[in-house]
Amino acid sequence: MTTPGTGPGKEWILHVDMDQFLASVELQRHPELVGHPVIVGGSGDPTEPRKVVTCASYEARQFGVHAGMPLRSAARRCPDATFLPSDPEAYDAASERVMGLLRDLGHPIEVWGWDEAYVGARVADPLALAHRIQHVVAAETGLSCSVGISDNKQRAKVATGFGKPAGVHALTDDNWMLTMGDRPVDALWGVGPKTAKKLAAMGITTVADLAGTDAAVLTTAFGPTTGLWILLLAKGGGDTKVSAEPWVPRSRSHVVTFPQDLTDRSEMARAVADLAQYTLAEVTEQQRVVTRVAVTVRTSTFYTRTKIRKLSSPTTDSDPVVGTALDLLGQFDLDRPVRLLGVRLELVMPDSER
DNA sequence: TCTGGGGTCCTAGGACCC
DNA sequence: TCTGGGGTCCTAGGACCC
Repeated sequence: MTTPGTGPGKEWILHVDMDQFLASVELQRHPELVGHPVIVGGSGDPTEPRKVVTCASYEARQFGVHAGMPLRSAARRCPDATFLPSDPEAYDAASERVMGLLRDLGHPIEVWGWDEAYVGARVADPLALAHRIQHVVAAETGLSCSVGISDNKQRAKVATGFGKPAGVHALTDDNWMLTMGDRPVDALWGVGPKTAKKLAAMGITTVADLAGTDAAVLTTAFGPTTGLWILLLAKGGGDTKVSAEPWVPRSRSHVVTFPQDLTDRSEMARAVADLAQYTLAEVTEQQRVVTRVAVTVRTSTFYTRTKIRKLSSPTTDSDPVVGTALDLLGQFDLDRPVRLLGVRLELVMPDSER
């Protein structure tokens, strides 16, 4: 990647991840709760059904509470926790501040959601940069973050996990296999439970197993792209580019889980039309154009299906968008109570992004 | 413990054309 | 009449992530 002695250092990738981000933002507004379990999610009512934890503070995690857990389960596990409603605007604002500070460091940064970013930096001492990042973020916002150091995104992201909370950790070729070799394959970022299970059936359970597997075996089982990709991940490889270009979204979507299942078709139609209308308004506000419309239905049995259709021509008009959404809804059987409905609008990509 | 919401990317298979 | 292979477009579905 670099030739020793030709520059001030090699090209490093730092992964910055805010610690218990939403909970930390809330703790700033509620300093009296510092040190106590805090759970953010829904409207802040722990008895509310069909709502889940968005973020649990470290104290709450001690009780086994984690993101994605139903609020009622969280309340059972941790009855003394303080439940707070989710406040996206506050988190947006905090995120903007943090990302702004990272940008001011003078290195390209790639924002990865609310609470994460990659920093690409050609420096001699990445550890010093990591500490500077933590210091600046803490001094200016009062929020703490962890930093992973490596030379690609996936490995930097895994490194961050070893740094949490509020620490710094580096993973390089020197310590990758030593650290990761004996760990299960799903410790890799991008290998989930399904792939882990499929690999286990092939006798591959650890990162070292996977790294030592013949490429042909993996491409046969997972396809040419995915097969080679997970092999690369196991060997400690990954994306090496940090792009500071603003992200251009591919799609925009909304789903609603109803407090009570819908059985009335006209209510379903109204919900889909509203979702389509609302999503389209967001899209057109961003001067984007719709090319495909998708509708998702989840029944009371949690059976979930999506139907998608390309529009006869790209548009910003609500008639074809809403009409197509309703048409797609009509293609479902809808003979069971409906728990969730969703609309996704896929967008025309600018030439420069294709 | 009945299981949120917002995204991206990859693969498979059918239709259609040459 | 049947057979073949390649390429492209489209939808369905799976998998993963925060």
